[in-house]
Amino acid sequence: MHRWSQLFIPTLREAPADAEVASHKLLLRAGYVRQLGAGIYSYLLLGNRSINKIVAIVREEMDAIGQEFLLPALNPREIWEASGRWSVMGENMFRLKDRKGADLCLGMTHEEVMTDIARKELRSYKQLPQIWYQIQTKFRDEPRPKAGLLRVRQFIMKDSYSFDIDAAGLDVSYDKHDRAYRNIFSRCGLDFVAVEADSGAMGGSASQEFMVYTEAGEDLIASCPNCHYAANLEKATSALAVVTELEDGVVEELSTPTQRTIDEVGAFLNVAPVYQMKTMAMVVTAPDGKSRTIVAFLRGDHMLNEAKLATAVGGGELRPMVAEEILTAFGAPAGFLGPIGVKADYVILDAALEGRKNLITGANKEGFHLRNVTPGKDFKPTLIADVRNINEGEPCPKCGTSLKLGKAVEIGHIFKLGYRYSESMGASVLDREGKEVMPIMGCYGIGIERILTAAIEQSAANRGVDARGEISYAMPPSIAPFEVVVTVTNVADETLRAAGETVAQALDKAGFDTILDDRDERAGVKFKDADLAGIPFRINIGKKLAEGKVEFVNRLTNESVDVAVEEVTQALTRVCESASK
RNA sequence: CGGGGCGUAGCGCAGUCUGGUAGCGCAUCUGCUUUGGGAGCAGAGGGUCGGGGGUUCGAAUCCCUCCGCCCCGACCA
Repeated sequence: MHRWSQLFIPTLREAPADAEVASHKLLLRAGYVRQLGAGIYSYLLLGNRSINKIVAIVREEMDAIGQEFLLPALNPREIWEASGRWSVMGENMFRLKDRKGADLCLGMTHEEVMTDIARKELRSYKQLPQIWYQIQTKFRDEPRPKAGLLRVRQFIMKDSYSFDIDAAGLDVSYDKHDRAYRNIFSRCGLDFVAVEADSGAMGGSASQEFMVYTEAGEDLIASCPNCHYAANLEKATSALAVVTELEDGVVEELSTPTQRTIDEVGAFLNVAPVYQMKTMAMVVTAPDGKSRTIVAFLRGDHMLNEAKLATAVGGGELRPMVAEEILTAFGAPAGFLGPIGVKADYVILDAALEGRKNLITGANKEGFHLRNVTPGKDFKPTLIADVRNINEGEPCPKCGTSLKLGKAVEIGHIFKLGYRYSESMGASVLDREGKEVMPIMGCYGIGIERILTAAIEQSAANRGVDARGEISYAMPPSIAPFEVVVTVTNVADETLRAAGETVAQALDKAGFDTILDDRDERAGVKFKDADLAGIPFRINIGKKLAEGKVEFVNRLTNESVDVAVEEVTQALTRVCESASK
């Protein structure tokens, strides 16, 4: 049992002006953390307690499938050269030299160190599979740390690595992580979705991100509330309703002297955006350094997704065409661009326009648009690809339910790596036939602090703001710094103080992580501080003690009931049991 | 790295335009009164005005320069 009067819990009446997102403000105001520099934080008592609880849950679930190691954060250059990532990581890697001038770096992830152990130690297929994990500090020199603990330069990560003899084995290791992660996040009280992720530059075969919807998040995801479909916006698709086409006719020019945008043209010609085709003119600079022009055609009410477009043309950096480039490609200025007669390296038709006909689009002639343009007949795209953003409410591609679209924060990622590191770093074992084969790897990460921030953001978002515009939250009991606070409303009253002591001792004995607020403060101050700390349950020892009762406040539900002093422990046990169901 | 903003007491801010030797609220400390949602009264302490340089009789204020922090973008196994 802890006594508030003896702890250092520096709460702030006002949030520092630097803090913008809810979790950042609350973490500072509640005295969970203090900032040392951009993206560098100290965890004080409350923050550390929550983090330790999250770590304990992670450790328990991970121990069920793997073995815990602890690797060095300080890495020599050589292993990073071996994997080829000394240069790939660029400025995101913190680098330093030792007294002899040798290059070192601070680990931002640990494929290299783990693979180094594997290559030195693993000799036989009989030693596989292995799942090795650690809970350790990572360092990343982020271009822009932000949003409190959400994007920082030093953070704690649970990272694990699997080594299997073949792809089927990797599937098993991957699925074990999938299940362990779901257990971990559920136990931490998070509402999460698992989304298919882009395997990206790592070149792996499968990858899944675990996301929590929050406005503070940096990713946009779409998910189905009904089935399990969920995807990053860069991959998300939807089942669009079939459009009843406009009447057939021949391609003809329409005078649209000053109408440039979809809305202007639509209003002028009295056609909805779904019958229009918009033109996006881009230039891609491919990884080989060559620039190529792209024109992409999308339905009038659709938005281009640059990541999808970049993928469609084989990767590279995209930028919009400038005015001169547009004139060269189309012979007309922006606002009147269309597909007929266009000159570009790529002419891309968005998949949503495949099979459509009789569309309104630009004439490539200033002051004119065309009608009755049919893709495939009137112009031939070089490529048909899904290059658009889906919109909130569009039907799920799997089951047709309206999709939920929103910002989210990534709390975990599981990834089938393949042979990238085994190969580059030279890890191999002998198989059943005595032949040398490379183990196939997977890597799996969880951001510990992000679980904390996501839990706060989630609770704050659910609660909204009160009449005075104040944000509030309550921590899930499993990861709260304390599960229950016993608030003695007036310590000057010896009866109340003694009762608080008794109740707190009883709760502590029953196994609840208990704090007794025995400070000589007014009741209001203690209530505010307990709320700020996010403690989910509070027992108020006050005037009703005369009738043998205390007040039991459940901040998760905002309910408050009077219970007999001797029944407090049972009441809390009951609430916790029903909450965990 | 591009754009924007900020830096004055622990926190929130005013003062900067128009130069004259630093102020308000909260917090802190002492005393008394209070004790169920950030109490009241009385008193007290606390400042390299981000650093350096310059202009000036005089700089928080004007000029130069560096640093730090926040936001948007770019970037992000």
